[in-house]
Amino acid sequence: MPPDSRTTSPTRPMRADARRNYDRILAVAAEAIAEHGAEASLEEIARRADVGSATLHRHFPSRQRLLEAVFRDKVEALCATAADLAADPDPGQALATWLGAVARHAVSNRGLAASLMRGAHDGDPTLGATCHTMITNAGADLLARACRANAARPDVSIADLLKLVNAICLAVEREPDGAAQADRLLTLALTGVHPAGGTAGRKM
Amino acid sequence: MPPDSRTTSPTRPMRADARRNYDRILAVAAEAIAEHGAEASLEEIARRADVGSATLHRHFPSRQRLLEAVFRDKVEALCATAADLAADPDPGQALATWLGAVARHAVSNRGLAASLMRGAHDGDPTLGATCHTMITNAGADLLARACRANAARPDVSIADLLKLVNAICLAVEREPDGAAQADRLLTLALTGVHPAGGTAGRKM
DNA sequence: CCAGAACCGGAGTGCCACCCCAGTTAGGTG
DNA sequence: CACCTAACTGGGGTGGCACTCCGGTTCTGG
Repeated sequence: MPPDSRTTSPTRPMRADARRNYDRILAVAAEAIAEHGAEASLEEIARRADVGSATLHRHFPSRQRLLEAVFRDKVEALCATAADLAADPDPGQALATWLGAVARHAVSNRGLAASLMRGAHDGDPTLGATCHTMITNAGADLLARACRANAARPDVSIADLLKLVNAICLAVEREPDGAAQADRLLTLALTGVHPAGGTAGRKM
Repeated sequence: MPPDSRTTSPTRPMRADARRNYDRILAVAAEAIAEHGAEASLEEIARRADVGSATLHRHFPSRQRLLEAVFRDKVEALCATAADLAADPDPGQALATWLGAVARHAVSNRGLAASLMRGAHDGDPTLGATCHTMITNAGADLLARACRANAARPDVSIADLLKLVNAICLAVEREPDGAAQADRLLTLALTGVHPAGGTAGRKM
């Protein structure tokens, strides 16, 4: 979605210079976030993009907006992956594979997990389709299929599953071997701690 | 452990006024952290404790030190719980129960999860027994027992397990129904997504 | 009671997010 | 082409933060 359209469409296209600045900020922001994570300094992004800080704040009124813009294409890629996997003959593995892909994206793109997490319910109704809802919708389908194939418990929600994945990624994001750890923890979470499919409950 | 002793003990006890300030800062910090989480403003804590910011920084050279001091007794309680549970006839459930207790503490004491997480490897060798290592040691025993009883996979480490719990708590900490969510996610992670203990692997 | 060590806190530094407003520029119109 | 206006810009201001320096104050042992 180009940045010049609002949810109510009849808006004039951006002026050429404005769009130039917008694009430059976005490119620089991607670098900075990859380097310093979701808490990268906005001031420095503006500086590196040769732009006043006011300009950055005008184009992206909140940090969350900037993150969403930076990660939009990654999120779209994940949604596309989900669509592909919807045709997989093994719905259970398709779901697991997709969650693994989400995790891999999240650890290799610092800040993505934080962005998806924060976007959950930050109450910005002006933003129609946030990355968070896009991902949720994409995953809901895979989970439903896995459920029907009896490969997932019916009482688990896609929101919970994604929260789990994002939590893991957020936690290991700053560690050197983050990818390996994320993979290990995700596998653990999906298969449980019991050795060979025991079904012991938990008492509190 | 009283704050006037270092790992090498021959240190004079704190002066009375210094200890007074130390205690007041700690009390105020506990409130502030409960209210605003681990990122509470140190400046405001100093202000509320009627103390110059320099005094706060002298007593607690880093945010992590302050967090550790605030949560020390909670962590000791968890370690005691672990010791009790070591006698439980069902090692698998004992482990699960303890992890649940850790989670409950972490969601009801904002900042605890962050503190335990950050303490993992922040390279502060001057601090002998951090909360992180205390918890890890306490849990290692429970996990070893569960392992011996074939109630936990042998390839799972206590570090991973705690990382998982803390990640979950960190993620749901700011949500209104955090406790319920944490419990649900923890159960999910411990038992896996498969309906009745299936053992399907994951392909990436 | 008094010397000196321990301790205190205000003022200073440098970073940050975010806002205001006077000046500049793009781009449609005559 | 020149011009006019709305859109856009960015320097500088505000307020908050973590953290440090240093002259002054307060404990405490002898």
